[in-house]
Amino acid sequence: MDKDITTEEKIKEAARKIFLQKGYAGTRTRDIAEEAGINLALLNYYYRSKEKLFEIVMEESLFQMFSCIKSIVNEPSSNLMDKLDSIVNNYMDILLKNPNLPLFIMGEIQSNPDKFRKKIGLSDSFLTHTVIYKQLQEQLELTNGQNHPNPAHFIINLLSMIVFPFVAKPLLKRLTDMDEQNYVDFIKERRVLIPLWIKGMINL
Amino acid sequence: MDKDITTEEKIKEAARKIFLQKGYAGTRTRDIAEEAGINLALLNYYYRSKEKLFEIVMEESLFQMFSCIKSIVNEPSSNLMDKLDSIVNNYMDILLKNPNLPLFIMGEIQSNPDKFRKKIGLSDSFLTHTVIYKQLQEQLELTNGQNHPNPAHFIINLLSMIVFPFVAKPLLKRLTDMDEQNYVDFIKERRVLIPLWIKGMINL
DNA sequence: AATAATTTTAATCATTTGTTTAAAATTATT
DNA sequence: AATAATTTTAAACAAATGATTAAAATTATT
Repeated sequence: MDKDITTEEKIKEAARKIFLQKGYAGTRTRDIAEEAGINLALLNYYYRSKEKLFEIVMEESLFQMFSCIKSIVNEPSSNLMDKLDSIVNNYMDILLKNPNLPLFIMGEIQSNPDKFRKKIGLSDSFLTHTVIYKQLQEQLELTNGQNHPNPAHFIINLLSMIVFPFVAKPLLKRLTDMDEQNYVDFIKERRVLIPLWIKGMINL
Repeated sequence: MDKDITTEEKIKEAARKIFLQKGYAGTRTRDIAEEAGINLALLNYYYRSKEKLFEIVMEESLFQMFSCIKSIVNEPSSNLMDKLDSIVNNYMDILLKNPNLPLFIMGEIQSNPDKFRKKIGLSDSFLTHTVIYKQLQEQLELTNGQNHPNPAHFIINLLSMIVFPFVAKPLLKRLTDMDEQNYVDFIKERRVLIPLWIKGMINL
């Protein structure tokens, strides 16, 4: 089963699982060791400390969360509508596989804001300098004239509608009495719906 | 200044502040004591234990988060559009005063799912039995015919667009290079915009 | 004013938790 | 096969942390 996976990898996988669910402060090294099925001392043997291990998990999580959107958003050869589709599809894939990625990242940022100032691989005012931002602005001027809302609203709306159902998953399942299968199906419906809604908003 | 506030209240206020920022696991009773400017032992004197104090803060937080929507959503005398406006206005007021309320609640649920099964004061399939859900369904049938999306999508979209900018606040500020004032203004613009966007979606 | 009740404090305790150590077991090298 | 290097283990350590205690300080009651 996990015969071809090294101890080092087993530890990181276990750490990822527990860190993403419980956060840094809520995770005990003993829980990671147990989840990985290894002796507690091996965690420090391979990764020096809980914090070092956490930093690796966090770095990979930030990459999972932001690497794809960074390239899509600045692609000059695709138009606005294709970008919207791409973002939705890419995030849906990522988040269906890692449902608690967003809550993990944002929770850690909220508990330790200063620590993440540098770590997030997105420069100040990243968004306003992207291709998609400019394409959005042109489109808004075209249909709404000069007096249109800040284009950032529409990017936020896009991300909101994609990410929030994952952040609020337990609540959402409860509220609508869905089991896991219903929930996944519900999310998957949004893959086609969200781009339509956003396109509708832009041309409002 | 806080001469008319009791020690007991000072402790709870300090606890609320730190619990909401750091979560249960990330909060040390010593931090609460320091924030409240009291001796550590007084925390246990007034509240027995960290967990008891946390439960009080969490209960009040859940109430802040869900009490208003529970009444709005089942009001028979208002129509759909008025309900949408009310929800947006109410949440904007609550969240501008308590920006990290949503991340706190959802983070704690994610780290400890079973503990919250009962605590959330919303029964199974609460949403589908509300007045707003039925009003939404009627409206969707009116404009889209029988083959319309699940009405839950629109409630989720509404909540997404309201709540997500608070959950992702540090990221959003960073991405768009906004200071606190710009951020608040940006959020306030959404008070009028979100209802328009949702109404647009329904009539798509 | 004297006494009792309540509140606050400093010190300490007991447990949890991240980490280390030294020896044992295993694997690789000569 | 003998030796060296690496990996794993059990045990223990040290610091952090939630909680308690007993005395001191303050406030309320008689």
